[in-house]
Amino acid sequence: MTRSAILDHAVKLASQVGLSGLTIGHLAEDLKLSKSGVFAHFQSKEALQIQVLETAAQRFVEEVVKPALGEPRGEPRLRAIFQRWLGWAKSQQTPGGCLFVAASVELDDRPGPVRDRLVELQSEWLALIANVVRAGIAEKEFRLDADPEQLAHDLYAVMLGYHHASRLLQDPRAQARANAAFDNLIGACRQTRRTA
Amino acid sequence: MTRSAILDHAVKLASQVGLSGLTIGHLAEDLKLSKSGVFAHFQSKEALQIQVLETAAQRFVEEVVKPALGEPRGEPRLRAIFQRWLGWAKSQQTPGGCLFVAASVELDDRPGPVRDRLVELQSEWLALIANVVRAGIAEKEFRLDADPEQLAHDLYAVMLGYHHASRLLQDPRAQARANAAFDNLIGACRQTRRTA
DNA sequence: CCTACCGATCGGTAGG
DNA sequence: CCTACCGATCGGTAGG
Repeated sequence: MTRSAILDHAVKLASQVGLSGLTIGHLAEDLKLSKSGVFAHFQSKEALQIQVLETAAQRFVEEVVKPALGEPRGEPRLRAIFQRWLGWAKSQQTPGGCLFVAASVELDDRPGPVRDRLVELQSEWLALIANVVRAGIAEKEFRLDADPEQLAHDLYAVMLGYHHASRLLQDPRAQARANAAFDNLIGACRQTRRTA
Repeated sequence: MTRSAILDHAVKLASQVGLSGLTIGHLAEDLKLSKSGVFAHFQSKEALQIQVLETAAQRFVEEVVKPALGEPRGEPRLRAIFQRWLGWAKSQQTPGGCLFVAASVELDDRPGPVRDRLVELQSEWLALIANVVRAGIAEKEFRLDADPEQLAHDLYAVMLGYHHASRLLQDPRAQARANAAFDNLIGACRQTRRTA
């Protein structure tokens, strides 16, 4: 049993039960290994939790970031980011929803290296979105006075709202609501081509 | 030791460690009771979890809903709801942030009576916000074509974004960002008084 | 409200 | 990778 196969399953499990609900015993049983066999791959539960975050982050880059960055700068690229982000949140790879959403709420008041790494990853992601917005401003697709950090923050909020509506409330209109919120935000900072 | 004193502390504890992280033993130690002394007040951990939700919901009504409903219909009332909601999320009464946010992520894939009750409470809250929007439309403060459910959903998303920015990222601009997002949403559905 | 206890499970270790 | 084990803690029960 390879370490990466263990981490693969651990990411799935953690999306359902959280990073602290994730136990070495449960992992071992699912993979038909002994507890100590699983434990030997990591030196502590904390190290396992961090490796789970790293594994999910790598997968997020492959499934969301890289393909979206292949789209043309400006609105198409921002739209691709958003759509793939929603897709990630309902991916069968993380059956419990977005692992980062679960971990954010779980760790927001638990200081330590796991939380620190999560904050780094989330900050990098927000900065990347802001850069995509900045590129759109430079391309004159977005207004010069658009606020890239505010828009990145707002898009994060829309994604959290989608997560709440689709997963907890099981609202069939969740995706339509998220799309409407996205269009509203984009519309407000789209460059209006003046006819004068 | 009264049952309500136990629940009072349980709400605080649950906001920090979640409804499943909440343990009878931890509760007993903090309150200097025996485990079975605490347990005797409830018949199961599940019943305790539901009572924690009920206690928090009652407090939410007292601190957020009732005062806001004292404001004039339309924008002032919606603004009061939003401001008090943010205040609730950083209240010292729930040191781990909004209990409902924590419970939503924790329970979104754990079927059962606790989750069912949470969904009811959250749905009622969204419906109440939508009704406040509807009253604002009737007062002609908001546009006739404003969508009350969409706006309620969007305000929920802004609150989740605030929670994430302030608690996980510890962004000092979190409140300013939430206010900007609120103003943006309200501005889009404010009745434009035509001069014609 | 208490003491005393149950079987299960936790993270982790010893030794191989 | 394994068996066998550690002390701690879990939800819950018996009996008072």
